[in-house]
Amino acid sequence: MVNKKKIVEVDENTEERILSAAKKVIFSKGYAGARMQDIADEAGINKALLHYYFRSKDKLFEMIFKEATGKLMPQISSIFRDPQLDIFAKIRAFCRSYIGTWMEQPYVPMFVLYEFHSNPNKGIAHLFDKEKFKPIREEVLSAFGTASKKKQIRPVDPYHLFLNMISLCLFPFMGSPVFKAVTGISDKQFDLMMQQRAHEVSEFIIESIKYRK
Amino acid sequence: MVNKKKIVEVDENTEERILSAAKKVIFSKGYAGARMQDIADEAGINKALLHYYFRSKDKLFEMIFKEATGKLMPQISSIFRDPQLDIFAKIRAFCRSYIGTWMEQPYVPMFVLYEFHSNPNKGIAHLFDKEKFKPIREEVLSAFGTASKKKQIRPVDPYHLFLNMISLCLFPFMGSPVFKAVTGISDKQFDLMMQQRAHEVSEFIIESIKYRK
DNA sequence: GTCTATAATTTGATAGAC
DNA sequence: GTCTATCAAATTATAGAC
Repeated sequence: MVNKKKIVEVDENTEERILSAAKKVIFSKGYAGARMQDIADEAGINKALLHYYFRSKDKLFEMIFKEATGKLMPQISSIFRDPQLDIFAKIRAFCRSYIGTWMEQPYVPMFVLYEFHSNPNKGIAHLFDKEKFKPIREEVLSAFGTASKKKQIRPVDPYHLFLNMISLCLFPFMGSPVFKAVTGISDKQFDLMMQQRAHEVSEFIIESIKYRK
Repeated sequence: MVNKKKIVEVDENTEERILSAAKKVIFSKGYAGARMQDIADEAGINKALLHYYFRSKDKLFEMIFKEATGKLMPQISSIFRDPQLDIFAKIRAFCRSYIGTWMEQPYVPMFVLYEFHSNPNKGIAHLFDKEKFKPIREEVLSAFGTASKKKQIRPVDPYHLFLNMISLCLFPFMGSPVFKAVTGISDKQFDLMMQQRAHEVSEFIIESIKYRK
């Protein structure tokens, strides 16, 4: 007997179709560049229905932006809190998890950072509240401090180290079009690079900071 | 006697005023988000005069974008070609020069990478031609290869290493608003970090790759 | 819920006086 | 060269039929 359910699942409901379409368009073109018409076309509906589901472009954007930012600092906290893992295992786990996330959604980092960069106001500032990230920040910094005291890593500025980790994992997804054009590597080659990159980056970091007598 | 010249110099000619204003607005808001009215206001003129000097928004954008991309891979080639410098001196010179450039124009990296990210078409693709960057690319990669052969640095994938260098120098200027919000550091503290960063990054890289028996 | 038609607003661009 | 006034097109948003 034919499984009807599967067909229905593929043809998701309208709200989900709109959200998918909106993400595709807005992630790619940004808020200012995205057109409601493009989103409607992508979803296979018309503009009126778009406004029926989401009152305005602003509301639609806020919803998408909020969800996207939620992914920016995900499992970091739990990884750095885990007492089972030494500092090197933490770094490896972070890079694997972080880069893996962006391989699945390579447009998200540029979208979030760009929108926040060009609209520090606009009612999205609260999503990056200092207090909200206090736990993560403190877990990471204290892990570095502890490892340094234990002479597992050399003395190093923890803020720069944190920034280095984020830079190495995040930037390739923001600079990929330019990097591809400049180096001349293909999309396929770039994907391969990203697959290696979690390992490459964590070893690069560890080689730099591990304690040597 | 009063020096009239100085006053005139401060009050630059209209074309330059427009270009300055356009950069300020477009770097910050991006092409799609920038408004001709905003640029006119910023320059202290009106829209009509804007179109008198630059035929269209597109022309204005192309001019600004072209100039900005010219700064993306600047002195890299000469640094990596210089036979006076060993690989470590090259890396230090690169970081110092590269980060110094962005400290003066912190909006440029995000602008260039974002526009190229969201408009791989639009007649700006040719500015990132593979052939154009061939010399730079080959200088850098061959410098790494040579240093590796001479056992000055450990064996390492040169493409990842190149990407690491760019990531560490460029990302902080793209992620600065989020980084400031998440860490809670002030603008002044962030500027201080960036002043240390050329040294911090080059030592971070060198510690990671220098050959050890 | 979904559509067509249309309103309302924004915005890039031009005409023409000075 | 610079301005005011205005146009034409694009774009968000709504009204109302089905």
